[in-house]
Amino acid sequence: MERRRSRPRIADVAREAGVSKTAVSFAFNSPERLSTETAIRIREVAETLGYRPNPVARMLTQRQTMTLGVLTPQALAVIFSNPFFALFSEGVAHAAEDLGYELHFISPLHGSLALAVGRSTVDGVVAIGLSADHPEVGQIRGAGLPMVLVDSDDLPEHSSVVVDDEAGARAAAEHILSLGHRDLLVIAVERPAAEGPVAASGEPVRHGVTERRLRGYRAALEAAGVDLAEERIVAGRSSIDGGSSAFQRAWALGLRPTAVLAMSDAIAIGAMRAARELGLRIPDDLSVVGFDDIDLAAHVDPPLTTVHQPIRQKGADAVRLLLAEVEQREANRPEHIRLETRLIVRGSTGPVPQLRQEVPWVD
Amino acid sequence: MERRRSRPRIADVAREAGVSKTAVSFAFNSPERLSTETAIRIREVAETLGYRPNPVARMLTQRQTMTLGVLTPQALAVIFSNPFFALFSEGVAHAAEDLGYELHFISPLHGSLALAVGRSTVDGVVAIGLSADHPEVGQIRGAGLPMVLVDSDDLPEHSSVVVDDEAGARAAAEHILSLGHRDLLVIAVERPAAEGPVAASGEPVRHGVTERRLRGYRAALEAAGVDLAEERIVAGRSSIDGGSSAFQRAWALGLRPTAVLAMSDAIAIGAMRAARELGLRIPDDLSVVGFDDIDLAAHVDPPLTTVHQPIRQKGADAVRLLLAEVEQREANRPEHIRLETRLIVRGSTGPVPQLRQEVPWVD
DNA sequence: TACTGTCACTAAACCGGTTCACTAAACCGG
DNA sequence: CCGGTTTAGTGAACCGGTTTAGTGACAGTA
Repeated sequence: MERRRSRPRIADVAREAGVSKTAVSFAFNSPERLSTETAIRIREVAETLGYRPNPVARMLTQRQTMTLGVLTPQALAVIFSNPFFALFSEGVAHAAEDLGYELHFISPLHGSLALAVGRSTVDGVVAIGLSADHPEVGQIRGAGLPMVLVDSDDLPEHSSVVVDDEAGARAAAEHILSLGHRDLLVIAVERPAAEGPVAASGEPVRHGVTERRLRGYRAALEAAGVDLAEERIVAGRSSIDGGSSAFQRAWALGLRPTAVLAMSDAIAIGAMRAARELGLRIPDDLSVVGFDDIDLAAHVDPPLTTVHQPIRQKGADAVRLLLAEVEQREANRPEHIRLETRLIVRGSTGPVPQLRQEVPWVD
Repeated sequence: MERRRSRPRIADVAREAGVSKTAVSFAFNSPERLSTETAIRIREVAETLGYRPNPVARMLTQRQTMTLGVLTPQALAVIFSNPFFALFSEGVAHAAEDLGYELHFISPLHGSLALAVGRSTVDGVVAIGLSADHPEVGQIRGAGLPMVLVDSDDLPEHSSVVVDDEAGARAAAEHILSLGHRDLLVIAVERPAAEGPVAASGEPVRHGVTERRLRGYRAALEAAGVDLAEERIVAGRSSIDGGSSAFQRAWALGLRPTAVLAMSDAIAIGAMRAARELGLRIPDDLSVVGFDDIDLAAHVDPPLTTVHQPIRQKGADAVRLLLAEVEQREANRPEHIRLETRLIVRGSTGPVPQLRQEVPWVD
């Protein structure tokens, strides 16, 4: 029943060593201000007492936490099952570790992202996948916290990192068109209903990334004179299951595309699975193009044709920009980075089946 | 060049509203101690000033951070690329979120886990994959921080969660034996050289999980009278590439097993890939059994036969035990949970090729 | 009228460190 | 031996909140 022995404080060490609190603080943070013997003696006393400076108290006085926040609109549990996010985190983690910063994942607490933001103790925030009009973006800006936006729309006050989604999507669509496909199905990434603005129609408003990729698909299709009917665009959660059920839904609606443009690799892989279960061979009966180029993409059967984007680098660049802002007092001009994408052709795409239309090849 | 407007403090709100700091504090934390009008007025003033209570200061006075630490001996970047860890984190995150706790991943800072632990501000720690003799375990215990060990050896003072690795491994080996295989290759999970004790031989000492699974394999083999030579045990990093190169190495050494017992699914999938590149068909020429049953296991071709362990639940249970300790003052007895495993037979295992030996089937 | 109790609110101490302003002693050149 | 500089260290203020222990005003009772 003994009370948990509270850990020793700086005052305990000072008393035991017969010096002032200041001296103890010096012994740890600027030993050159003390004689060598005193510094060593204090350290020894601290050691035997098992003293560790309380990091919270230190944060308070220094007014910095040496911690960076990663802000995501989805629950952590969702996040970790998303390979795209894992790669992004890898990039963020690598850069943060190099620079001596800890990482804190901020995700909705009791369903409220605002609550989590208010409670978090970070020097700056990398926000991924939040649209610029997200209310928390305003909250953070109001708190005066440095922030870098990733995969969002550019906001003049904040640094940002994006990839050229539109060009990547265009390349994917052009590839498919060059193989003769005209009957297409687009599977978009759906934003969970819980977050973000909802249009008057009740449909969730498509967010930046989805919108940009769709523009890219459309640009290529229009240039080729191919029409993309709105009912040929379906949406699903960005997971294997999400892609699988989206394809099944489209099939049930009577759609019989010869090619699928998926907005993420997870969706593409799910679509391939569903297609196979429906008896389709890939790429003989159906071509599938993904987006992201996660590690898994090269390892599925057949290997997935997809649009590569430098996900790790996106994370690393975001941290770099964030720290530029965090570490200097002067207001420095926000920087906007746009990274390139490129199409990787693997085995999941092939010529349109049966009646090979003689069209001029674009690629 | 204007200095960043420092965010308002509680004193600013108090002055503006013409009340004491205490009243402002009450308005946020125990409004029932104030008259309704005063509380509302203070909140309004706070709102217009954009005041948010500083969470660091609050942590200091309350002496709790509402944050749980996840301690891993590997760099964050490594962690996030490991599907096993992703699942575990999912379980941890889910439970932590439910209970209103934030999550903080503690991994080596500048190569030092001790430094990271000293700097981290958490109410308790879930340590995964640390052997009980790891020096940081002692450090944390010394700091009086509640801790739960996962996949470690049981320590009487701390709660712990493990799975029955030995029984799972035994089931895997028995399955392989029942198919007639006698020429086996075991691919173990290697612990990075940087961490943990190293035996006098220079070989890293195998840690708990590896050791337990090996015992399970051996138990089954011995019961069947099959000898497992030491050179038929190789090790690799727990990743697809690690498994792939481990199998290639074994092959280069002249080993021609008919079955592989892999200690993780990632390794198993890598081994399958390497085997296929060497011209082997699975399961016709080579049977492969994994361990863990990550989501991917069911989706590779052929689907992987593996030992299922409840990874998410392991994370959730660890958090539950940790919070029992964190939230009550009384010293409560540490609890030790052992979760069950079970063999999932899919398509990556089949009868031994060519000369089907007539052996009594165990399964 | 005096006593008691409740209500609404406050001053000061405290959490555990860092840092600013200052001092006593030692050192140093002339 | 004197004035000035260094060295080694100290006390108090401070970071931004929470909490303890009261205080004054007012209402209700005897």
